[in-house]
Amino acid sequence: MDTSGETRRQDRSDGSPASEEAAHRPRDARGTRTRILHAAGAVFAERGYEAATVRDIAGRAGVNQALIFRYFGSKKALLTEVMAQGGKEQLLHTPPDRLFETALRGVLAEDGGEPGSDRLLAVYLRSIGSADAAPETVRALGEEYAAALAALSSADDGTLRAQLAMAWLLGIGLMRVVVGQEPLASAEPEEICRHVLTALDGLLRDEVLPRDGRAPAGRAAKRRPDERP
Amino acid sequence: MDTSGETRRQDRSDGSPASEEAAHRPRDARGTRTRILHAAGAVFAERGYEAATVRDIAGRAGVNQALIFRYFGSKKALLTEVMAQGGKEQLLHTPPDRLFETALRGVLAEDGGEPGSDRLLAVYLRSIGSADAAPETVRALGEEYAAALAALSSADDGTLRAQLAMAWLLGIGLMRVVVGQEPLASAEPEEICRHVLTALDGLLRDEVLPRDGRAPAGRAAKRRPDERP
DNA sequence: TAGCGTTGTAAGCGCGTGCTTACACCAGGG
DNA sequence: CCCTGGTGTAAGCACGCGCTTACAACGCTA
Repeated sequence: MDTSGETRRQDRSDGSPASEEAAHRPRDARGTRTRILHAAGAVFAERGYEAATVRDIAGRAGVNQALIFRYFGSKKALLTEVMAQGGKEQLLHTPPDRLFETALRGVLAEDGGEPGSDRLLAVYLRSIGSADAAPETVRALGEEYAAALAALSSADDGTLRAQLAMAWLLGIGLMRVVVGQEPLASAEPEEICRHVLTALDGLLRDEVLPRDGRAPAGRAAKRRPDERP
Repeated sequence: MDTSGETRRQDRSDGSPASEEAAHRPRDARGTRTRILHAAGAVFAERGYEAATVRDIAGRAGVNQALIFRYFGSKKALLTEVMAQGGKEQLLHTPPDRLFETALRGVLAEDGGEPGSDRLLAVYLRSIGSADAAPETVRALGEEYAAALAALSSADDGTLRAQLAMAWLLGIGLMRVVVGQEPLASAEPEEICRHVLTALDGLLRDEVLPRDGRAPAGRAAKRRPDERP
């Protein structure tokens, strides 16, 4: 059913027409664009890139499908645009030592609340098999995350360790969002978080192979900011 | 390029025709079936289910595409058949306490050697976004692995822990095989194996929340069977 | 040899896809 | 009024897809 088909036509005679980011004007290019983007995110997340059709997306957005090509050029470009939005914000606004936990909680929170959520991870995971824009985006984004994470470790293979941690994130998301394996899919984020952070505590530091003479257990005193009592 | 187009027509007058799994006889239903299965595995692994076409598969197998439907009925049934082959053998022939490490090494060995390898994991990962036969198969297989792994732990959430471990396997495979993120994709299996097994050592046992009175720090002494010196 | 079931093949059907085109609507300016 | 440019729309094009059909080639038995 159409979820946004009736709040479109509204008279602007009461307010100032100068508000450029305002709610839907009768012929609002920017609003249409964002509606298409949002609908595309939902459809890509549900069906994956190949199975999603531009007619589906246009129908969900309540626009003519030709507009999709006017605004984005092609279906593939639409996917790229969808994946590009909101990717790096977390990276910029989170201190590195809390980055992994924040990303993990984001992954864990993604599946439950469908309304409002962008479900970007689902788009990645469901489109990663084809489209070859998804793997590239995931690789690029993952490399930035891994680089930030690798700075936490003084090990020479810090990047590898960080990527292993990122791989776990993706795998958990895969199992929960796409595969839906129980009890993982319905498990409490807190419980998963605790298990994963505990297991990775050594990996993201230097506990393994302290070959360069650093104190092997020295980082244990420098505890990560953990909210559990 | 056709890799198997010339060794098909061979006279069987020299050998015994009773060998049922033998090389290609002129009109060999079983051989054709296996050729289709093998080609389908390769194409599904490379392109994913949706992007793979039966014409591709038929071409790679060197058969007419109508034969695919005669032998398997539909493209989806072909995928199911491809995924079904060889899934549980490892589960049956590996003792549980070595199961995870064996599966991990299988995942790590899958990407490099393309010729000969079945690349079953790549089929799973690339087809998991759509086709909805892949998620079901992965879920079913994963549940059996997790159940076997859960028996190793006396914790009441052993299944959850096992599934978290399986999720890491899938995630690592995703990053290596599909995304191809460096340095993870080219890292030595031994190195990854060491990191992962070390990190998961506590998860698959009872270190977390030793509420039932087991020794909390006992895992340092109770070492896992590790091949590293 | 003819008959018959199995295996392989050429051709194409129907359909849904991404994408395009031609055109209607709506504003602002002369 | 017409013109211009931005926005929305209906219709359809060309193509590749999964799948089907009619038929030829072959191996076997009699």
